Amino acid sequence: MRRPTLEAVAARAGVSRATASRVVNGQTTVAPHIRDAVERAIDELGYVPNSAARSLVTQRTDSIALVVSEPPTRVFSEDPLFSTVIRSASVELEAVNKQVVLMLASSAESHARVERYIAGGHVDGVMLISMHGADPLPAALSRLRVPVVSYGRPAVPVDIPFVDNDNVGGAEAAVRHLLASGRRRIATIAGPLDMIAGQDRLTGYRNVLRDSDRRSIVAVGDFTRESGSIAMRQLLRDDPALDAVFVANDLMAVGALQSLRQAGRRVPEDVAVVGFDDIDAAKYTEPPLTTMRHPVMEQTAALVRLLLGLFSGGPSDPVILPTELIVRESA
Amino acid sequence: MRRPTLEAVAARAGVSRATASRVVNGQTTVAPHIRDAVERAIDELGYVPNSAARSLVTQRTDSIALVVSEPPTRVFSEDPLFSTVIRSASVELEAVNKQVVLMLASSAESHARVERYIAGGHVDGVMLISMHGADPLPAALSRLRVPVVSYGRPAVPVDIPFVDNDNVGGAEAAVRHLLASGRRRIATIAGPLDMIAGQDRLTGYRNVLRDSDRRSIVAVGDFTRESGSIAMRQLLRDDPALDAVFVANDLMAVGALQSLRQAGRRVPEDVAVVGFDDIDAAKYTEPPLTTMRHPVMEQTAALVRLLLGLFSGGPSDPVILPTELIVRESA
DNA sequence: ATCTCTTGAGAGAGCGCTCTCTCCACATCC
DNA sequence: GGATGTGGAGAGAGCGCTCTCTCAAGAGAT
Repeated sequence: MRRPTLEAVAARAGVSRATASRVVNGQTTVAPHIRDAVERAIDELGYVPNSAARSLVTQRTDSIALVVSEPPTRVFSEDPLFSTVIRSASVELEAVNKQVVLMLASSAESHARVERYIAGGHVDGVMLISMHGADPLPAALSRLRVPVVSYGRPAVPVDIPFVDNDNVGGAEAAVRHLLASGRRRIATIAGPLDMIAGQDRLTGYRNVLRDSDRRSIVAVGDFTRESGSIAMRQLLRDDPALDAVFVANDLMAVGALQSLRQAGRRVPEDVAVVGFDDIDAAKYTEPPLTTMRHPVMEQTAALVRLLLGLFSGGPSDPVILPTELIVRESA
Repeated sequence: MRRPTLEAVAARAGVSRATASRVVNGQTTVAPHIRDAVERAIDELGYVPNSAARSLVTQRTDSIALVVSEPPTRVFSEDPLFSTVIRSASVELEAVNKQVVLMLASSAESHARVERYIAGGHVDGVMLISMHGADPLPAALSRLRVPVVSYGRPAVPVDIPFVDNDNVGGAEAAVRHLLASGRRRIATIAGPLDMIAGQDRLTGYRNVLRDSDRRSIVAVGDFTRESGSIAMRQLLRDDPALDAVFVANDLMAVGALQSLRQAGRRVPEDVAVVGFDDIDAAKYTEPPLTTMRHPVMEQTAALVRLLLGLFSGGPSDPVILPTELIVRESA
């Protein structure tokens, strides 16, 4: 009652195993009538190649590890970024017949597990989502002889091709938008500074304020809604006269809006708010959130292309995608 | 420069391949000093077992398919349910050393792909997330000789063990809460009726209204924010005097709140709103959303246990988990 | 001192597939 | 007609591992 093997198919079709294999793998050097016979046998027996046997000899697995290296606090906060990346990566990879092996590497022990797994040659390549500077995984994986690409520029300088959006430029555009609409005291809620996106978006904010001779007013959050809420309260204490705030991601912006509301500030009349990411929820805040959109799905698609390219000796240059200001009501 | 094999380990440790295998697999019938020698060789060579070779002979793969069978519209809407399930399933499965192979089965062709893959014996078991009645996948997978469990009761009657929450009871509790707070005209925004959760939550709503001799006022959404917004507008047209609404999930409730705001209704003074799911965003709506919580992570953990149990001939009885009313400000 | 029993280790047969090598048959050319 | 070339099919050697079977050696029983 076990699954039919290639041997069985060959026997039924009256050919050798090698010929059956040729048909299965679409080689052209098989006479049409023999091909038909084999295909009929395959259908009748419901034959499906055994991938273990196949990859044992080919040394390929046709699967890609999607490694999400983030502490649980962040992964389980409902940041839609992760799910969007995971889903679009899945779609893209399935389109080219690669399996997606999802690995969460949140703790030190799971790091070891991931490393062992990747080193074990279970996958042909790795897509890494790791955003914390302290993360040893990018460096560790780059040492293995498996192609690795990263979603977002790795926080430590390491030789891994990546796809990222223009965080600095996006933040600059956001702050310039606030300036252009006449805001004078522009604060920011920065993301965690051990993350590239946190750093770069703060840099962009500072660049513009410096160029226009304004003082920067900074509070630091950790990209969660809750931290945005807390940071906003702190900013209001630090500078009650602020009239605008650039929040380094939308999730924190949602929290910030809540704190502003609780403090009795009207948005955008008293305080203008610009977020970053353009998550779905940004359309549903009160008021709807002005934000910087970056194309997560295109970014993921580019990442997949980058990885597949590496398999065939393609280029390993980083890809930087532009961001776009989406003006809604909050600024 | 290729990866070391068990043969190499054995040679280095001066033992046979069989003995090295015993050590790798933790068998106890190996003398301590020999075990040490083998382990040293493993360390020195950086040996990692080749899983393809292993599963070729053991007929196990130690990986589990997580099949998400939903149309892209829903999967890519930012419903946090999916990501929470995916993530907690990952965590649970990794804890028992199973790999997670993520498969999105949104189109007919990807259905075929998934079926072929599962039939191909690439995985030891399947966790299925499929909620649409028209979905042929549950039935198809249940016919294969691979253990399958389902997150949520399958919409078509099919012999697959599942874990679900008490949708009917939860909806009843929500509506009873509205009644108890003195609301008279209680409407509902139902989920799609081809989904069990949509059906059951509507049933719960109707049960309570029937028992208290009230008229039901129903609009149907599709569990997205947008549809909640539209459905709410329609309800207000149908019955401008309604004073409460039970929304079948939080995402739609967020949309409904927006429509209520735009229509100038105060929540909860004019209209009370109760949602379902207790997603993270429910805490951040204006006002914060009263909702039915169901423990997604526990549910997922139970699902993993159910599947692992099947491997060892455990019970295949459905597991139904209770829901809990979380009272915030919207009702 | 001989026999049985247990423990520990090795030999070797596969698991199901791919792929090189070999060979055969037939067409083509001088 | 014989030498050469070419397309199509088979034989068979592994890929790296597990696991049964076998056997050696020492412990214990008679």
